[in-house]
Amino acid sequence: MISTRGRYALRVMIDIAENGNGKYIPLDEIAKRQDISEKYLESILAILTRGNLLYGLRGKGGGYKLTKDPKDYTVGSILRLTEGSLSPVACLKEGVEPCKKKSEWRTIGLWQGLNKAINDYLDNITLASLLMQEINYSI
Amino acid sequence: MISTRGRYALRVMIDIAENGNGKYIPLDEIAKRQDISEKYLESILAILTRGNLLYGLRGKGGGYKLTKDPKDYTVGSILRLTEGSLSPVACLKEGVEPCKKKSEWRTIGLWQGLNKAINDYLDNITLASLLMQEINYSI
DNA sequence: TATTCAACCTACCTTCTTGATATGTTTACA
DNA sequence: TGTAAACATATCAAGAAGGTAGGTTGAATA
Repeated sequence: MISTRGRYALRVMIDIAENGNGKYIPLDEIAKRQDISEKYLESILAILTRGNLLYGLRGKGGGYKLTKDPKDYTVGSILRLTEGSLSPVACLKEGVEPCKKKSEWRTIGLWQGLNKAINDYLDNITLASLLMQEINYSI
Repeated sequence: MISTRGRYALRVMIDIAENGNGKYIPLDEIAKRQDISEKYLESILAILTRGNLLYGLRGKGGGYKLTKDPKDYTVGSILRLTEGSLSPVACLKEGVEPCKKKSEWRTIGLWQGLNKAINDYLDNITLASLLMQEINYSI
């Protein structure tokens, strides 16, 4: 359901939030810390940049940095961008023909409910809250 | 996340619960009602039978029927059997190397929580409760 | 006992997605 | 003007999803 693309994206956002301090961080630094291939990571950062979750700056001294405060990113928004959708079934995705076979009507409510459960859960966790977990560990 | 295999399996279980009345229903009847190719449906029914969610009887007059009362099947149990697992990330599946890179520790709790949210939701809905929805429609 | 119906089993095939890799082009800074 | 970096495009291998085909076994009925 959640592929490495989305999982990596989330880790990258955490990494930049943690190590950035408002400065641009080059890709190779992130790749090294997160142990992700540079080239694959590049395609993920491209999605995040095009989706305006990150700024990308070219040239010497360039790199990536956050566009907003960690508390203003929800995990849901990061994953929806990188995964395309978090819908558990295809016919609940936006822009897709909704499921309307009469043999399916008994299950539609179920999928809608699951969809809501997933999105509600992920939209109630912010990047900032993931960062604060370190408190639990350092005690 | 949930493929057609799981979705079809659920619809088939509903179909048999609705039309079975304790009798064996042949595959082709279900395929026709649910508008699913007979051969593909066969592979799904094989999973349900091997997993003891259905009885299969060969020969003339044979077919499939439930092994227990609709209220004793949870949607979660049907989907876990047919989908293999409902884990949102690979490293939470049973029998799989758990994710333990240090770069991942900040996200593990998140995935565990999501996993729990999904399974809790699906384990609180039974086959019987899906059947009872018709009340809402016939009013 | 022969025929028929229907589950069961094995193998195969096509298409799509995932996870990568490789090569090159553009931009910003020093 | 050189260099470091993002950005763009193309390609590729492996696996899963979704579906197809043909044959085998077992149970009922005529």
